[in-house]
Amino acid sequence: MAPVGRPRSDASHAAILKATYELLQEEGLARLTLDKVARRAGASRSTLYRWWPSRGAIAMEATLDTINREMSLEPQGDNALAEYRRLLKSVARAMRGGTGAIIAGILAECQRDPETLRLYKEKLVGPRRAEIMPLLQRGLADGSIRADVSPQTILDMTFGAIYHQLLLHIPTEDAWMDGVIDILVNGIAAKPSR
Amino acid sequence: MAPVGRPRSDASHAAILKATYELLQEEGLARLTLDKVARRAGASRSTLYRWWPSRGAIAMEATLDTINREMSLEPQGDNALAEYRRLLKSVARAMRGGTGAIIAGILAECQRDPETLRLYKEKLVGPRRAEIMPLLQRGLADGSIRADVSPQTILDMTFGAIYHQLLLHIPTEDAWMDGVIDILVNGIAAKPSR
DNA sequence: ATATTACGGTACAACATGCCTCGTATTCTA
DNA sequence: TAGAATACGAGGCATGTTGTACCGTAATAT
Repeated sequence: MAPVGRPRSDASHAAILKATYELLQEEGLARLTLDKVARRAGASRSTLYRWWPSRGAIAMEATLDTINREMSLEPQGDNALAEYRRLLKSVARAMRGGTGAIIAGILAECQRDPETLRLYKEKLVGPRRAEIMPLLQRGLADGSIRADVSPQTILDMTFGAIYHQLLLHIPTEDAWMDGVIDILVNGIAAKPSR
Repeated sequence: MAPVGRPRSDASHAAILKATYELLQEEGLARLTLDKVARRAGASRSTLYRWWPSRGAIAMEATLDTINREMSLEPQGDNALAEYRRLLKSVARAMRGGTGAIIAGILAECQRDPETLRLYKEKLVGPRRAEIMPLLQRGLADGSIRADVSPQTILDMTFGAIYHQLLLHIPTEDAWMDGVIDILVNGIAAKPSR
């Protein structure tokens, strides 16, 4: 059941994603136009419209690999909270670079195009949450994390904090991240003396 | 030292802001064009360009009053944490309505226009933080909040969480907000038995 | 009266989008 | 080997938005 007709050009596909990623780094998603992508990739605008539904979709595909690579999670066997702390710092570090600007641009695009939002949740948020969740589950199971908190809410708070800084163009310094983690772990309430 | 020449028309100014706010509610900032604003306000585009540097600036001015009204903070004399909880819930509630969509749009606009970002920080984030800060300071002073946490970071985490939901178009339910506050106050670490 | 400034209206170039058509290239099937 | 099917690059075109400029007119101070 081989497909009939001229097959999709892998060369074109790759050239378009490469051109997109370069332009994202140089100018950001806000100033990315399909025309510039097509010209740099040596492709035609028709081809872009043929395969991608929106500017956001191209940007997403062009960035996914890099994002997943930069925010990798390599378990090192110590307790869950220590590992989560390492993860958050690695994310914060990645967000200080060009990737942060790209993500901010994607989040902005999500506000004007529902399809981009859907893709963002499906291709980026979902998989990354699924990847991190076992870590928090481990913490819940071994008693290092309170059993009555929702791991989803933990993610909402920590990533929410990081992304909010990102949108306000405030660098997520390591010291700031430490403060966030301290509050996350210990809370802000003054403890009664033990 | 009275100004010479025809004075700026207050009627036009007001009509433009009114038209902007209406259009924001109807279509969102993404689909707001200066032309539509001008036509509905019975003004001319020249007048808009004369007084505002950008679309974001008009949207900001048109929304500021509403935003400040909806997220009002009325002290009720109980302890600082309880009051902060009430404030966050009132914010979460406001964000579920049309105001949330407008803010999301402004945050998106901030990613494509640095001037809008500057205005957002100066006119919205700054004043609101300054308004809330005394509340947290009171908590620090009376010992209900740990003395070694930064009130800024508390705001970063809580508002970051809310705004992140906002950008992902996930309604900030009261129950979710309760979970966030619980983590904020008590932390996620399992406490040693007292 | 005159200078000064704001107003609404209009025109303009520049650019981006989305859709369409064309001639050509590459592959499978008969 | 011919033909059908599909993808390709190139480019045209209507539409809409932006930013700037210019006009004649309106309102105010000196």
